[in-house]
Amino acid sequence: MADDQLSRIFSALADPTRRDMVARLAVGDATVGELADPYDVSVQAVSKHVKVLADAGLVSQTKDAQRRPCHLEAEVFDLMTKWIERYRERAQERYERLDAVLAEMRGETATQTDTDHREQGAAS
Amino acid sequence: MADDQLSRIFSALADPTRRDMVARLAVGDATVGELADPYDVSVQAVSKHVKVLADAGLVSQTKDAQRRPCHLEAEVFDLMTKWIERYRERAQERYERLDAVLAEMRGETATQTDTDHREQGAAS
DNA sequence: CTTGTTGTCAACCATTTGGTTGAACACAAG
DNA sequence: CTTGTGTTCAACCAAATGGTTGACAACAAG
Repeated sequence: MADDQLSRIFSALADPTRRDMVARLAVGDATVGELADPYDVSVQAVSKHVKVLADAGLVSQTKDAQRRPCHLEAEVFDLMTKWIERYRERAQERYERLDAVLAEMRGETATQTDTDHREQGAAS
Repeated sequence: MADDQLSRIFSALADPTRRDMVARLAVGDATVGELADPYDVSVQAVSKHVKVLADAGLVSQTKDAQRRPCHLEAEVFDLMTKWIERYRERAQERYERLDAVLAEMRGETATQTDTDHREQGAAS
């Protein structure tokens, strides 16, 4: 379903347990067992969660004997942040310009306002 | 599965089509039909996508005759950004401090380094 | 009132997801 | 070599997801 990395990242963080694990890893690296500790789910389930986070590039695993310490890859967060900022800002500036546009139009072509406005926004 | 808003937001944006629709809405409001236009899926499917975005609080719908113009709610993005920044920063500062910690330890108690470090991080 | 447009609801289907248990693999310790 | 620990793999299951089609509600226009 989610083939691109951005989708994998958002999808990975859509799960509260995985967000929780990210929060834990932000404080310090932890093995799969350590990550599983606070939850009442099986270690296998946690291992799966880690795999999802790793596939998204949010977490990397190293080898330490049998253990697989998990490390949070902070840089990947920037991918998300960039995407979010991009559209948040655009929506915001559009919203701010809406006042001016509406002042000019004064409620004419109510339905069309949206599409008209889209072209206005695209001109920025 | 995703009962809290943060989960709903991430889950909503995990779908490329929905992210696409957000990008479209960032440029300007659009009706469900207008949103459906560029895709080869049914209008019903798009209607469902809009519902998901609306449930996440990312989009609001108003009434205009039969039409349901969709508006992007930019403020909700801040919820995500805050969550992301929180852990990205924490991971980053931890990473930077790692150098100092490792310099002190010089590779002793290799396995324990992670857990030790977690307590270090928690002290901040 | 009838027709066409716009959108949602309902039922259904295939696939994915998050969980389980049991087996197996890798490695440290005895 | 045998045992115990940490992790992953495989098979399975219930629930959610994204899509479909068909029906219907709401409204504009004829």
